[in-house]
Amino acid sequence: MATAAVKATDSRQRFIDAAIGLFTRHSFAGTSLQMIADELGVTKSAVHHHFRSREELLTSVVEPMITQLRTTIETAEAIRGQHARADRLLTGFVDLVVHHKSLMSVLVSDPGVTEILRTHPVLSGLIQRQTKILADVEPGDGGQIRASVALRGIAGTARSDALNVDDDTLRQHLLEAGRRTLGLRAPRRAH
Amino acid sequence: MATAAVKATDSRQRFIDAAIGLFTRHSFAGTSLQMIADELGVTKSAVHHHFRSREELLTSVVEPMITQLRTTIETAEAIRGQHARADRLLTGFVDLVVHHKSLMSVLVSDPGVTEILRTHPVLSGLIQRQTKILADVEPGDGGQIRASVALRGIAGTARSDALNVDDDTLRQHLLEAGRRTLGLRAPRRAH
Amino acid sequence: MATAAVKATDSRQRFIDAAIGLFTRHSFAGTSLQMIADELGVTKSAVHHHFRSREELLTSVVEPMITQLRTTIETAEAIRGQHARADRLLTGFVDLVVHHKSLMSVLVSDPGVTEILRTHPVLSGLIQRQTKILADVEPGDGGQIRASVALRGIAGTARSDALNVDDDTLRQHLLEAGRRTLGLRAPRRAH
Amino acid sequence: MATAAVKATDSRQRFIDAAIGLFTRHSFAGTSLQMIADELGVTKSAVHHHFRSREELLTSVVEPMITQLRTTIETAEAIRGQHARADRLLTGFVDLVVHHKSLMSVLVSDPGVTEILRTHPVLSGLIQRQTKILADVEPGDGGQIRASVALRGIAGTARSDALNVDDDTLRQHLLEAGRRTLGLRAPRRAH
DNA sequence: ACGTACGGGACGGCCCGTTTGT
DNA sequence: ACAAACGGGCCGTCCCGTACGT
Repeated sequence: MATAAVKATDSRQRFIDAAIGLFTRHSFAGTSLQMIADELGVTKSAVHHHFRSREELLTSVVEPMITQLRTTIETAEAIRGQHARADRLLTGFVDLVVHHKSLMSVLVSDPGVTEILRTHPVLSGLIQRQTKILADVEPGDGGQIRASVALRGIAGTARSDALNVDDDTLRQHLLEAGRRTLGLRAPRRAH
Repeated sequence: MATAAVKATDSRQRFIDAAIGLFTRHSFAGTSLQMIADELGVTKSAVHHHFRSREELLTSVVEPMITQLRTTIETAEAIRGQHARADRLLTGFVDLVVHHKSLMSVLVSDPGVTEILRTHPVLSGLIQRQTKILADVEPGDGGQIRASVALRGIAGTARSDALNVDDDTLRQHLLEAGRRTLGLRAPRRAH
Repeated sequence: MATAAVKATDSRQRFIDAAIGLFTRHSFAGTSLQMIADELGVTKSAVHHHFRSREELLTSVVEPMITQLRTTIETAEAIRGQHARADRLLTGFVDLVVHHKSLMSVLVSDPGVTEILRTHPVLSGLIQRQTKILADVEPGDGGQIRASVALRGIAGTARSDALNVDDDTLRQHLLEAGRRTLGLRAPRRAH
Repeated sequence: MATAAVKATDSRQRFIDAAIGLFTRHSFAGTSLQMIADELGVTKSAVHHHFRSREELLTSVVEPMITQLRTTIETAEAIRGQHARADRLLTGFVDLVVHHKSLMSVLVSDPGVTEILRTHPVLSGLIQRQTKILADVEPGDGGQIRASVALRGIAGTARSDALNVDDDTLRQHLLEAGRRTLGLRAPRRAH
């Protein structure tokens, strides 16, 4: 029972993991179902068995990231102060980006992905709420633009090809960069 | 005379312009040679006559941007003070990005493009020099990461799809965002 | 069971057979994948499903010939006397050529084919060993050249377009021609 | 006057020479008009100016070889003795082959070439006469087949890629191989 | 939970040849 | 004696999806 159920999702996860690996190396557009099948030593049919279409595969890959993003947003939105709220979001976003390091940068930068995800019923709303939280720090176009620069800059830098830093260092520096861009002061942490 | 010389390159330029328009609307990967041909009412052969490969078309499109980038870098490198130098580069980069607004954002975000351009003999060197100028403002990984966040954030934000601001406003805000990210103070201009 | 196993390779074999027929009529270079598809009433995609590239199709076609050639060479190499060894190889080669009559001549004569097969890891070695056996009959360049003349002459003549002789007659005459070229006397067969 | 005429053919000859060079390296089928134009630093139009079609270019290339072959055949046909006649032809053919070494082997082996040349009004007749002279040495199919083996073997071996022998040595060995194949004894030369 | 076989279609590349200039 | 510009067509490759088996 449980074993069977676990096995079923296990098998599905193998495809997702392989897809992630290939996405980071060849981008989404440059990864065919055939490549994923080859990576696992199976045929394309096996892929189609788990994901009805290429699009469904993509959404399955980003699902956990979306979940994490929603949690971050909801947590932030519960905070009253604008600065504290923005800082909380920024921290969560940096965590998210660093956690899914290589994958994130390749997804945000792929027009084919954004095209598909733009129509994603949940994600598009999340991104709006996310941007709003950061943009609210400053009024007008300036706030909007700086929010965009911060988010895109952080996400794009994640793939630290050239850089040789551990995740914690990367996280700290990205957070600092984002705070500066948005004009946030580091909050005094618990006492 | 002059007419003949202009005419010679004129035809080629028509293809480049059409390509730019399509790239901004459908990204590089999403633009086929057939689409370019259709746009101009000719066949693929005509495209192939001017650009022997898809790659050559791309490099022809980015050529003017590279030239402008080089000028900016060289101008900046001639300045002694680190901050003034970085600020000069940042200003030039923002100008470049805003000038080629829609095209720029679509290029930096396309993995297929970066793949091709990474091997570009000139561009790769320029990017290194550019990053170095910004990274020198602060030592260590922090400088490196903030330089990356600033450059990627600015380039990625250029396509102000959602935003409704004129170029000058956009330029000012992007510059301000970059300066903050890098910790630069606006230089007191000549007065 | 057996039916299933046979069926599996059966479909693939249909393409190979069709390819052989077309190769002999239009040469390898003159045979497009579309022609093969048309011959079987399917699309190019079906061809691509069985052979991922044109090159793989070619190697699949020549595979059985390579196997036969290897057997011949190994059989010959087991013989001690130089003349007997060369004669054994020659006999086997003539058998091979006559057996795959029309195909053989069209393959050895196609520069595109030789280009591909020259890099074939197995075949290139076999050809060396084969030539060596014949060249050893006489020392120096003379042996080398006569070995080449014999092999190329026999292979090239196989396609007896103009000639109207049965296979046995052809075999005998080719063997005799080869023996003369190499200076071999017909061995006294088991009385 | 004369200068102009010479210049005109000179220019034409440049294209032929370039074509020969490329044919030997990439075969006839693998050589496009574009490649020839590139080799000379001109455009395809220049090629078309001298040769109305690809076919005319090919015939222009082989013209001198045909002339030489005709001379050889006519010289041989004037001799009475069958053996002496065949030997004279063989000698002339070997000379021809060695002289146009690399080109010859690539032409006889290219199906696209033979397809075009088979319809050549002069050449097809020459080849028939040539084969007949050699085949007459022995009656029946045997003579026919041995003639073919000799001619094809010699032509195919010409491109002595692997071999490192000077032209004279190659000529001698090819002649010896041909004589053996046909069962000819070296004629006593002018005592 | 897969494999086999295939369709329909697009893509980039390259071909040869022609028209129209200079 | 060339160059510019282009048409029409084919090629090999690859794509995603599906129908059908087992």
